[in-house]
Amino acid sequence: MVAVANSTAAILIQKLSGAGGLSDAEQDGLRGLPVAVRTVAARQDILRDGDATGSCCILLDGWTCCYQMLNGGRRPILAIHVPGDLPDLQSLHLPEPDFGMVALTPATLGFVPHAAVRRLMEAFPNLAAAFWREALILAAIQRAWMAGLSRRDARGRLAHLCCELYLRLSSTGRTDGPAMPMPLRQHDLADALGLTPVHVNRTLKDLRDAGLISLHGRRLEILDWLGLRLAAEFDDQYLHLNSAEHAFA
Amino acid sequence: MVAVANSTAAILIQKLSGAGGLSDAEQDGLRGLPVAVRTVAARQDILRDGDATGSCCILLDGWTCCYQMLNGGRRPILAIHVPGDLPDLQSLHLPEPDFGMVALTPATLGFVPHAAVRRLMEAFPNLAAAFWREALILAAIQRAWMAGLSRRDARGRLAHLCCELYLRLSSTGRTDGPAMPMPLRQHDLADALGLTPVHVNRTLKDLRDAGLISLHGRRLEILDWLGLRLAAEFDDQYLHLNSAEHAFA
DNA sequence: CGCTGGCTTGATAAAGTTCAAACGGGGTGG
DNA sequence: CCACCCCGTTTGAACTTTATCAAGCCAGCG
Repeated sequence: MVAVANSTAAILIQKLSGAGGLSDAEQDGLRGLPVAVRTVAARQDILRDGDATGSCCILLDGWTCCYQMLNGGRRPILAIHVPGDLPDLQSLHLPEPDFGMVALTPATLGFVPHAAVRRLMEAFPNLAAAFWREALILAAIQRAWMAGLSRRDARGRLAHLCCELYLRLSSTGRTDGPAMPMPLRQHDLADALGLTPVHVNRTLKDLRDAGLISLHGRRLEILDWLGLRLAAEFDDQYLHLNSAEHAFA
Repeated sequence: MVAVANSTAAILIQKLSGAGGLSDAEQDGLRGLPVAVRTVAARQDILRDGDATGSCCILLDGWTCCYQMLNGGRRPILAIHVPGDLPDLQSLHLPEPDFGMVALTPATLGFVPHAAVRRLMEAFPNLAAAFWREALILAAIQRAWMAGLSRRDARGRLAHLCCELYLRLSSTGRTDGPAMPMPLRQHDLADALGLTPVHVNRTLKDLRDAGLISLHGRRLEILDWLGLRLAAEFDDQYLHLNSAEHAFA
């Protein structure tokens, strides 16, 4: 366990800098956090439902997701995380997680002990607010998913997820023009969208045939942003992105 | 706007007392909060999507819910709140709500200015943690709903909601043995469960015929707790209730 | 070159939706 | 006090979306 490495600190500082930015002291506080960096292979569990860890993590590289296991092998995916996300801030105050977390790609995570985070938050109310803000944005994303699961059809859900992931990824500079990596297999998409893999396949074909996206070899390209937004009834406000800078803005 | 009235303080203190309880200073801090109490009629909007309020609220009496409006009159319900809940802590750090909030029954709410809450949280880290905890429990409830919307059928979703609401209400002492008030109309249930009202009706009949519940005149009685839990695959851990005391425990 | 994991397609079934109509009960006005 | 009305509930029948089951395909890799 070493003090946050340069790159890690940079990611954390970028993530937590809101409109006002962070003071030097706050940035130093973040740089001083003890962190254990861990690399996991794709499909490997990071956190299992029920085991308390004593630290919370920041996703430094790769994608992860949270899921819940139900009887019969059903495995709803509750959240997808991209680099910079803080997926389990909740462990700070609810030590027993009600979900599991698994890597969707090879991933690198930084684990910071709860005690250190708590100290930091008490010393810097502004940082505490920034952490809150991150947690609340993830909750807002959850709400958007709920609304989709509840009241959108397969097409709308899939289109919405594409829009969301594109913008979230774009804000970390990991898109490539209108294209982005798409590590989720159709089976994962199905678990995230509340559909069957077969139906995801058909719905993807539907969006492809409509000229909205193309998806080949783990690469998703958005061919018609406006059309996709329309199909998704997508409004990016809930993501609370600092910069609305992306290829279509 | 007056200092928190006795009953309001009591509700807040009860809600925020975790395992360790609260110190006298912390309790006094809560009692000193300025609060504007407001009563709203059933079906009346409390918060409209997009309007910032500058204060966050505690539900003192009655039921409310949060929803999102989509095109075509679709109105997914994202959360149901019962007395004692703090439905919009998120407004502290994300001033523009991404949802609306409406009363399901005549309801009484206390509104506390953000500034006062922030001061309190900075002065008492223990209270800050308690507020966090509440917000995180509501997020856990959201996750449970998501899992249901994603991977449970109508019967499982409805049964799960009954279990959840019964326990949440029970923890506030508002159940009556195996029975509880059930102010949601079938139309509301449909919006909460991602179904049509017609199908909710049929699913209710299904649970009734199975001898699990009875529902008449806004009163829900649980006839077979074990059977209902089984139908719902219900595990109450995610609710993080202090006391597991209820009629069936 | 043959396996394996994931993708694609087809046929059939089930769960849930839609449309439509009737029912019921509590509250109001005549 | 009765009749009516309104809102929510209940039921029926036809229809759509999505699930299920099953087989074939394709590409990367040992």
